[in-house]
Amino acid sequence: MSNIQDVAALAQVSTATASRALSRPEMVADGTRKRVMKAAQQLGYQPNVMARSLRQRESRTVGLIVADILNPFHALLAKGVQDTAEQQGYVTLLFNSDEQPEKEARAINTLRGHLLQGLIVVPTSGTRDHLKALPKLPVVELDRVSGNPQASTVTVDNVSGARAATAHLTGLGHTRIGMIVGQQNISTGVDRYAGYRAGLESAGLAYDPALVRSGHHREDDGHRAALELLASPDVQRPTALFVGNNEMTVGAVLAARELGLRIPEDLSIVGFDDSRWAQTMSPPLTVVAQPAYELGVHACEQLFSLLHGAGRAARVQLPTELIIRHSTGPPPDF
Amino acid sequence: MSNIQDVAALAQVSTATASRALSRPEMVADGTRKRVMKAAQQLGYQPNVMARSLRQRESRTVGLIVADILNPFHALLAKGVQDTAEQQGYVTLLFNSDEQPEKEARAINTLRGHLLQGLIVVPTSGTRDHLKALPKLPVVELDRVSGNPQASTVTVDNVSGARAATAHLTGLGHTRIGMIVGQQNISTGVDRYAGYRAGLESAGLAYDPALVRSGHHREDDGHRAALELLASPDVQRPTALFVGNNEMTVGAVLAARELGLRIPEDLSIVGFDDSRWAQTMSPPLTVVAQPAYELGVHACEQLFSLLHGAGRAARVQLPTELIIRHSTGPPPDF
DNA sequence: ATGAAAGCGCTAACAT
DNA sequence: ATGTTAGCGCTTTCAT
Repeated sequence: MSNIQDVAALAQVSTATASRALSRPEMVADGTRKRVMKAAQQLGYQPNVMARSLRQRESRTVGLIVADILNPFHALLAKGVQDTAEQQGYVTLLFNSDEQPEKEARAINTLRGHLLQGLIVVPTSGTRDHLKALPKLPVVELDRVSGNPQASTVTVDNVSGARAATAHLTGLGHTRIGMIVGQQNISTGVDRYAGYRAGLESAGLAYDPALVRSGHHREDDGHRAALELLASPDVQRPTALFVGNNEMTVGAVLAARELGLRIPEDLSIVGFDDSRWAQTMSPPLTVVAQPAYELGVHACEQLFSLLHGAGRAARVQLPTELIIRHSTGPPPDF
Repeated sequence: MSNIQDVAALAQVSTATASRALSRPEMVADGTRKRVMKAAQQLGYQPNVMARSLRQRESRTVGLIVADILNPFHALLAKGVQDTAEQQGYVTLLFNSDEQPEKEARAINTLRGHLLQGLIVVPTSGTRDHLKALPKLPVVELDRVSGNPQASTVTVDNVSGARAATAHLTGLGHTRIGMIVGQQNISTGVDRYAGYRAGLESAGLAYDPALVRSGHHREDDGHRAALELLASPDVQRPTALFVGNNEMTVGAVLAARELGLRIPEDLSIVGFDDSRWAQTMSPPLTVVAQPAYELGVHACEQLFSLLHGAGRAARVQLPTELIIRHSTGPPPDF
């Protein structure tokens, strides 16, 4: 590939002038600028970002670590981030933590070597520690918070979302409402659980720990948890289930089907996070929808404002929206 | 961040020795190696990849351009590629073309600046042209082929897959089988269409252009196309539909539902590409499944063998698998 | 407005 | 086995 020296030679100027013509056009005479441009054009010149980064000591690179790009929610986050970064001329280095702190640590190290200028991360339980190693780096935590007090965060109002879901269910007359909660060392897990309990309380319903099962975030966990919850005899079985994330909801729905439970006649289900799957399953699923793409966009914007020195750490919180479809209805009467 | 000079100083050696101790341990005395290691450890030293790439003139970076990370098939491709690249110590720069040749061209240019060592691309209609600008670059085309004769390709046997789908339908007794085909300037679109026609022919069925609609790849297109195809009066309406990709299949199923057609009693549907959605919709969808993750892995392996000079351009083709679920059955009798 | 020259951090000759 | 030095491609003083 041709370099700026080739361009300079072809345009009959020094490399300094060529460089200026390309990146600070106003500092160069009209005629020379045109010559340089033309030469660059002819040679198909593309600046070497390695060299530029090395010299300028900034890489125009942001790091992004999501849990798993195969999860549509995370894919949406990633696209929101990446589209926004691209508009600003930044490149995004994407990694999956697969919810494993060690993978996250490796990703962070790789990113360090690339002199990332900022990091957007969907934290795992290890994030807070890992970030201590890079105290000067602008960081935005996305979707979840690690507990690091000085990090910027962009999340959804999980407590309200979960409360709305629960209130919807109590409003329909349910009194035995189960929940499948996510990991309690992840903020969304605890917040949604808190919202559920708050919703119960608002409705004057007693909290019954027997109605709650926890899982990691995977479909399997949701399946197993639902099976346990729904295996009880009819009189004790919950008449409604609130599931803490999208993957586990799939498992729960499948479990209900296996048990021959009709939705919503025998069992109402509300999931957290919308998806195509939720929209097209039958019956269409009532969900707490999250503005996933916007979450990514906001995180990236927040990061850039940190990068440009404008504004300090902030905590952005976006609203959720309860979308009532057909997986919820009044409880069966005994 | 500390650099190799800091490490060298702390370990009381020259930078050359420090560098060797870190990347060619065998060239250095045991004692010094340990001192350097320890110093690096203490300082949390992470080599600056910009500087290293600049010097070595290789970036350990591969480019990956998929159509859209939001499409689960493409997310799976991406993860296969990225996991494999990571194992080899390469970083993946991921871009979405969103099926737009111009976006692809931009991505390629950005990648050029990053001195990518190889490119894996799910081609758009413009790829062949765009690649002419970088004749020396190892390229693997993934999922689709651009027509560039010297590119390596990793694809699925689309013709056989489509033929199997069609044969399944004819085997059930269908004689009026419609198809919603993808863009005919994309290889998967033409191959699946060819497979459909071959399947018809094997069964001794006449090809009827009135039973075919084309669309881009989007859900909307599938929806519109299915509406057109299914709006015909009962006697003419196809009794089965083969849809050329996952997104359009969603649209087609939704259209069938809107028209009150029962699946599979009134209409059988086969989709191309499996997905969670296909598995959990009701009835579960019969599909031509593709080994998406493996496709990504193979593409990356292929690229590395190109990179290491081993082997020339190759054309890897993986098999598809027809998964018969419950969206297909015998045609209704009139 | 332009050019000469230094230097970002690293590694690979080339000494010793 | 270790050190000295040059140079990857670029931008940015500092001169002119």
